[in-house]
Amino acid sequence: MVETEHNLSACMSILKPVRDSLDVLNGKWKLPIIVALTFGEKRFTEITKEVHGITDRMLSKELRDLELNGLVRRNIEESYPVKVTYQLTEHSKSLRTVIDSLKNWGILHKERLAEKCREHKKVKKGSDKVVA
Amino acid sequence: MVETEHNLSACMSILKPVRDSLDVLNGKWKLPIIVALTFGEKRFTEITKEVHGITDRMLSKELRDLELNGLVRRNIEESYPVKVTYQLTEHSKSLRTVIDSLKNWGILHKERLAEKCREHKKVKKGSDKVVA
DNA sequence: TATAGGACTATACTATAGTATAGCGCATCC
DNA sequence: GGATGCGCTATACTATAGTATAGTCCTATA
Repeated sequence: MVETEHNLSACMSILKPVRDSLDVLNGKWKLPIIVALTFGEKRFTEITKEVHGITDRMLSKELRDLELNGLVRRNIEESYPVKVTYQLTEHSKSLRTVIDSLKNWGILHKERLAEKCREHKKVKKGSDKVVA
Repeated sequence: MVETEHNLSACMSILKPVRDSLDVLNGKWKLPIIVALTFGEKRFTEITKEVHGITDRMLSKELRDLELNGLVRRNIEESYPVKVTYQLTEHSKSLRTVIDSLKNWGILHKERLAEKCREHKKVKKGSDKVVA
């Protein structure tokens, strides 16, 4: 009982920041946008071209989310017509290790699933619902 | 141009496994369930009690997802009545580093946001939409 | 015999994420 | 002066995630 209580608060102190991180990276578009900006600042339409399939509406929304989270900076050049560019902030660079660990685990996990699949086939060959 | 092409394929090789990882961890309940199981195997109703607010339907679905991904094992004790327990697999332990990096970045990010908030207040004090 | 617990499933709903399509104000280019 | 590009916004829709509530089958216990 005491043990359980202790575990509960310990868990929460892990779960909350993990959720915070996931909220920032989640959804279909945030990471692709971040990646698109890793090689220098880009304009709105340039991003739509690089991030394949995104709609203007989504890009607009996601850029604002990323800006609120301090990962992207929006620069307005007050020329005629105005020129708007987006670039990653210093803070966004701290995501590096997170993205790396997610990437590495993703690769490991795929391997593990493939292994499991092979084992399964050994036992009962044929007719399988394969987890792609 | 050649540069861009090169970048594109390099990006994809990062994005895909990252997405794979996020898909496994995503949603409101998967991590809480994993955490609940980190201190030993548990029965269905025990988990519903520990993971506060989850419905039976969600737990059932999420456990199946986690099982498909090889992170959770379902044990059936063929007694009368049957006793079903769930436990984490060896493979799930490889998530440790991922969760750690997400946790650490989550903490860092919160701090960064708080900082930004303070800076902002210095410039124009009062009346703020605070990013909690 | 009724009640309760364990491990679910079924049905129906809401909320959020994402898509499709169109348009607007401004500026340049032909 | 009509077409085109830029940086968006508006409206309306679909799809997926999550919630609420009830019910089922089995067994144990009062």
